[in-house]
Amino acid sequence: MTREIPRTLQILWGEAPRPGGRGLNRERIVAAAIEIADADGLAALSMARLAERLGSAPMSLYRHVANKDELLAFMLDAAPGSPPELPRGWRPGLEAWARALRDVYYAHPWILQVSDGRPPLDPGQLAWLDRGLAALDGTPLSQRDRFEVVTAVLYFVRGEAQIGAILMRGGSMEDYAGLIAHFVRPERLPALAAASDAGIFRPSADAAESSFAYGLARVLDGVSVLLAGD
Amino acid sequence: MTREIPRTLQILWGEAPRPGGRGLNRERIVAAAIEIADADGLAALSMARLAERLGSAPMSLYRHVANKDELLAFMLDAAPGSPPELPRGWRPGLEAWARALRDVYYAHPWILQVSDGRPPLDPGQLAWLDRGLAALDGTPLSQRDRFEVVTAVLYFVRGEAQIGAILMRGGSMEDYAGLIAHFVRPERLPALAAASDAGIFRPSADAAESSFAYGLARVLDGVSVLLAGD
DNA sequence: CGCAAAAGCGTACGACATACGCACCAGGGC
DNA sequence: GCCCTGGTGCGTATGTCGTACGCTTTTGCG
Repeated sequence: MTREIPRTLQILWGEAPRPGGRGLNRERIVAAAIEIADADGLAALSMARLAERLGSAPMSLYRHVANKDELLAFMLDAAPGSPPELPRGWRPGLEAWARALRDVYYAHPWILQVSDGRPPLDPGQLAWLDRGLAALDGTPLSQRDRFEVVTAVLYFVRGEAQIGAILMRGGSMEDYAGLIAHFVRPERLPALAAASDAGIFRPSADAAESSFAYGLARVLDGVSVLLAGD
Repeated sequence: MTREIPRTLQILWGEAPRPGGRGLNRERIVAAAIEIADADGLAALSMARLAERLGSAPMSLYRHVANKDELLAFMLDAAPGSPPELPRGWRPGLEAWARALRDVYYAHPWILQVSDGRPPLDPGQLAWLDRGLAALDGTPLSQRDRFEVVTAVLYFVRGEAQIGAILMRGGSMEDYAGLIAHFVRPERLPALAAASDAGIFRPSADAAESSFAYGLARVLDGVSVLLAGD
């Protein structure tokens, strides 16, 4: 029934004693790794570069981290920080939660590449999940309903953050609009051509923000239908 | 205004002539690469393994593919195939579209790792986007509304498929329920503890399917609010 | 002060993507 | 029949990566 508890998780939940080393330690390593990934992207994070930044030899890192996958798990736990306090009411609460989460993904775009959506087990990510569920306290929804709702919002935020983050990273939307217009012919892709002609892809200053607000409103509307129907 | 058109896209849209080689050609290479990624995961796809499967030398592949990134772009274009015909009516249409798309992700889970949500420009993915938009033909929604709606559904499908695919790949849900129950204490994560106590994470035969249906209904309810309010 | 355990690290290996340049082959013009 | 040209296949070699292994240095404790 209770099987082997993975070492990585025991460390994260404080069940394994912290190795009390000087100089190098897990926190410093993870913090430096996050800095590299934030600044130059996940691909730029190699054990060699990380060691260089820490002023140590590459192999020294392995005293504190079993392998690179474990390092990534630690980063995933640490990067999001603590979830914010939410305003009262399920809708303002979920909306604030969604926005805060989006900000996390904007600040650390690599999170979306590392966690392939694998259900999280570390305290850092579960704290956010807990906060999302808490936004629905006081509603008549069942536990299962609440979970599905939070999940749906989470997926939306992740999807939106993924393209938002890419657009912010220099991939200009202007190129995109132009390329779509160049390739899409009404006889092959009529609906898309109509969208393109209507200027959907034309860049605008607040495109990311208004898309986010709009889509989130749609999802939350769906939740309100659920609440009204009860 | 119109800047350089990337070589990869020119090939995909048929603007560059197909190199008429014998033996090796792009189609065979891409098909074999997809087979490897489907069977053994993206990590198992190396140029060396791919060449081995094709009975050629690794470097021969580079006559048909500029580099591995371009190979991945080709795979992303080819893997989804043609989108299905959709039933009439925006809601049945979007629902069928969402399910077909989920099936694509289940069949080729690596798609979600390769495309970081970067807006697609290849004909294969744009055909799916077009079909999703077409499901909303005949509704009073503006082009922008339609696009946002399809995007929201797309994000949900991607999120759901991501964890669904992982659960199918042997990561048993039983472990997850047990580990959550082991680590989550009500005083630290009360909402999550309540969810866990209610058995949310207990594995069930149709968990993936019912989550999908439920969440999708929520998102589509949001769309119906939009249509009703007009 | 002595010693065991822990921390740091140098070397080495196997996988990987891919630059470069040579060998082979087909087809077309003479 | 012969050569020449452009494309195709490939062998070699380079640099990067993660990390296994075992040695050396440091540290905390009795």
